[in-house]
Amino acid sequence: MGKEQTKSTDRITRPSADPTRDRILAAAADLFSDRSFDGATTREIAARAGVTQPLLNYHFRSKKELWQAVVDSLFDLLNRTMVDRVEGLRGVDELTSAKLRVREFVTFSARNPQLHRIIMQESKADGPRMDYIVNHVRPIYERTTELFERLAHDGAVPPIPPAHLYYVLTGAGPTMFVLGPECRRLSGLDPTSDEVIDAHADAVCLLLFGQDQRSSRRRTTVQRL
Amino acid sequence: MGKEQTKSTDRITRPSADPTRDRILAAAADLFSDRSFDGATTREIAARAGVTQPLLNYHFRSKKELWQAVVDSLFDLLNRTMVDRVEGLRGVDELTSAKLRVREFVTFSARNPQLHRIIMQESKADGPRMDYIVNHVRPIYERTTELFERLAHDGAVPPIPPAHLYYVLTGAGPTMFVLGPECRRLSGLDPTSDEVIDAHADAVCLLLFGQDQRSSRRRTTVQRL
DNA sequence: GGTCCATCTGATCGCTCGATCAGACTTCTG
DNA sequence: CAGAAGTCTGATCGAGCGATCAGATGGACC
Repeated sequence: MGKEQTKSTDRITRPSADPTRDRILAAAADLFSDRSFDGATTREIAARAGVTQPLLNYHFRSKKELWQAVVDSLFDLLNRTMVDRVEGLRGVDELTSAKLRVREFVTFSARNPQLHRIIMQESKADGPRMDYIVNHVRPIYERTTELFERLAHDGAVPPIPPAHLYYVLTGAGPTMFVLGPECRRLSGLDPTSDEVIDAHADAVCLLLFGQDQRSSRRRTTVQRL
Repeated sequence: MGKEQTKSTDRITRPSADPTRDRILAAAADLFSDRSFDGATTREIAARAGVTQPLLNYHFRSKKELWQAVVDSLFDLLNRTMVDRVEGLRGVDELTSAKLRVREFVTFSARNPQLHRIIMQESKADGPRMDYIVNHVRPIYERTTELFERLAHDGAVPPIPPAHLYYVLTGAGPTMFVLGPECRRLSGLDPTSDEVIDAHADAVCLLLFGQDQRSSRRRTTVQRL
């Protein structure tokens, strides 16, 4: 009981130091992303975390709040990852910075497909969980579309309205990894391997920015149309 | 009782002439796609179809078989739509044909986002429902990657491995419409309007094939890099 | 009119779900 | 050692789930 106050104040964004709570969060992230909110049962989450089911209601008030904590932690990880990447790019021109950020975004969604799986799941229909996700996505959307606006104005990316470019990117980048099991079955490729992830980042960057973005993949037949 | 045999034999692919059954299928497609398999209840499907819940078990043996019938009908619609489009293109060169097929694919996934929502839902994790979907997707995947192979060889599309190009396309095309409610909230655009659908098809074709593909959207700053 | 069969409904079954609660266990403090 | 606080578990609750079944309904055929 006395824990909720202290925890809920300092655990809004920062990762917890509580190992059990973190194990529950990790198990819940996996199961919510694989099976969706209704498909993931608290008993299965608890089993994967190696605890009993009532413990979830001790650390989190309800299944809904557990889900929110999972979403918070995943968006927190995404934002910290992108901020870390950008901070190493002081003084670099915006186009080079944008290329590296797109690359980082593709890599992140390959290594952490849970976030996009949950977004895909909950943003299909209006509802309280979509509201919760939209609040997290909106600042990312604003930053991204403003960047695309400038890049398109400079001719660095094709003349596509920013909103459409945003959904092209959030579709083209993560889908191969969101549908990882299907991809493995259809193509035989391993969507968790570094080679496949790099190749997909190459593909997305090539389509968005043109030419080859990686020194290791020089080809001769690059001209379009 | 006597119905199952006659129906299950001639209703594998073709649409039924049974209006009640079709209303159930349509309601189930909407709810399965919005709320996922576990989140959609048979009672809610029945209510939307305007019938009582036990009637679902009369027309379909179980919730699982209802889901399979929904998937069958949606893939059937996709395949018939694409075949109809291709049949009007006899004698056209492969690049032009490919552009029109990409455009048709984007339009279809905008008008029928249910199919991609269900695929996104079930292909995230291994399971019997993913098997069922993969069986439907495999021939589409084979045809598409073979086409991309030829186009890339001719330099008509960027030199990207076909498997990656496939997931770029299946991501970039439908995502804006799969996440329709989120898109409406974030961008203010209406992802069901013809203008937005056309603009998105333009965007995808421009990225894949370069230049502008629509006569109505001539721009001056098209050069890349 | 009587019979048959496909279609549809109300009532209800067994099951699993998320949540609750009393109590056990551990750790820290005095 | 005593006791308080934090952590965790077994037992169990009511609710909602998919499925079942007996029976109502209505049109087709004799």
